[in-house]
Amino acid sequence: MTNDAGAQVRPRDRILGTARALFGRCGIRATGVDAIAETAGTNKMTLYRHFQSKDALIVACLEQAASDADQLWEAVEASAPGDPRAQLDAWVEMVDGLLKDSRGCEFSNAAVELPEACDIVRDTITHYKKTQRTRLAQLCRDSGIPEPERLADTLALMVEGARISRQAVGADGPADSFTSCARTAIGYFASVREPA
Amino acid sequence: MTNDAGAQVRPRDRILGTARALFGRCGIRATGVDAIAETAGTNKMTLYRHFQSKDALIVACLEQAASDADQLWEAVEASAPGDPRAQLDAWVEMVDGLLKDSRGCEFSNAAVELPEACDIVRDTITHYKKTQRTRLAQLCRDSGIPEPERLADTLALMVEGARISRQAVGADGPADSFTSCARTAIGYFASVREPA
DNA sequence: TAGCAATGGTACTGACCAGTAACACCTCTC
DNA sequence: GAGAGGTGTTACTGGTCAGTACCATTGCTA
Repeated sequence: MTNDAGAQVRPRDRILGTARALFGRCGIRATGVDAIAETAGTNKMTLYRHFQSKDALIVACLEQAASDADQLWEAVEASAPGDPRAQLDAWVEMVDGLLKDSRGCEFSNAAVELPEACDIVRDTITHYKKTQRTRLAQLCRDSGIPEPERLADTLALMVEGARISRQAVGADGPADSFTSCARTAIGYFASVREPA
Repeated sequence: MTNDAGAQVRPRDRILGTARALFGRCGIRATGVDAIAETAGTNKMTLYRHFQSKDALIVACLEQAASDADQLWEAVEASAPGDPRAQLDAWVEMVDGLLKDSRGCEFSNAAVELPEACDIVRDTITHYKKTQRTRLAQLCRDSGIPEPERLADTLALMVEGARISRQAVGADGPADSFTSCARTAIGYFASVREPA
């Protein structure tokens, strides 16, 4: 299998895309740099000309994944400008979409696969996760939820759980109920005490 | 570091305990059989006399982890015999305890680390996860929850999420809120419609 | 005490992997 | 057309890993 080999895509981008695909499908540790280079239609030397090391490649993959997540957030906000409560619903839909085609969160997977990774990798993971949590809490707050942090944490736990569960037992497991459970949680937190 | 080396513990049990500890701390793929044998105070040959392969060792670790989980469930039931609702609260406490000292669920970690593992490993993981889900749903049902499966899925997602989140961002992340969020969910599902 | 089963120790094989060196090629620009 | 930067190719190093062969040792039992 090749990834855009021969197309007008720069080797660096092919390598990055291929690495993310293989890291996701086979796991980070199980994927060798040779396999990445070959699948990307290039060779190991070119890979090392663009990325100082495999760790650097991993960080670059995570940074691109973070950028993708930013775009998803922008799409959520654009779906209902000025209506944070509708954006919260759109966020649930967005996450539900993530559950369908992905093997799981690239950051969580990296955290599990590389418990003793270098500082740069760990920092990239924690920074991303904290950003997501903050952003979700802000959306809950803007939606007028009385306890925005608690709803945000509830939803964050459910997303993480759904993405992991899907890897462990597939789509038939609890991940299947994510949308329903998340909507219930939002409805409850929104109704328990209306804001003053 | 050695694991009960020299004590009156059979090599097989030392190997198993050490393997679980190292798999948890360093990751499965990052842990070599040499390291396991040495840390267990024995050698690789003895390891291979007890376990046909590293995969077989992994399966044995997961089976022991499943056995540990059974004991935790028995403790939950014994904490409030005949009072399933109190058992549900005890279950939350039990999970909260799990969050404190573990690196995460050994089954979920294995699923993430070994996406292309052999059938035996995959089957062990899915069987365990389905058993846990069924058992939790039964406890919710016995507690008189009107929608036991949905509460069970909500709680299952939150447990999975909390254990993963703890690995990714530590105890300061959403995992910190698990107990509070889980109790809220239980309270809501129990109150929304009392059973007939 | 003889024997047997379990264990310890050493050394090895074959495979894989991250990373590097040296050189050839191609394409674009000046 | 000449140089330069990016790319392709091959071959290599040093290290790690799973798994095995072979033999020595211990400890229990008959």
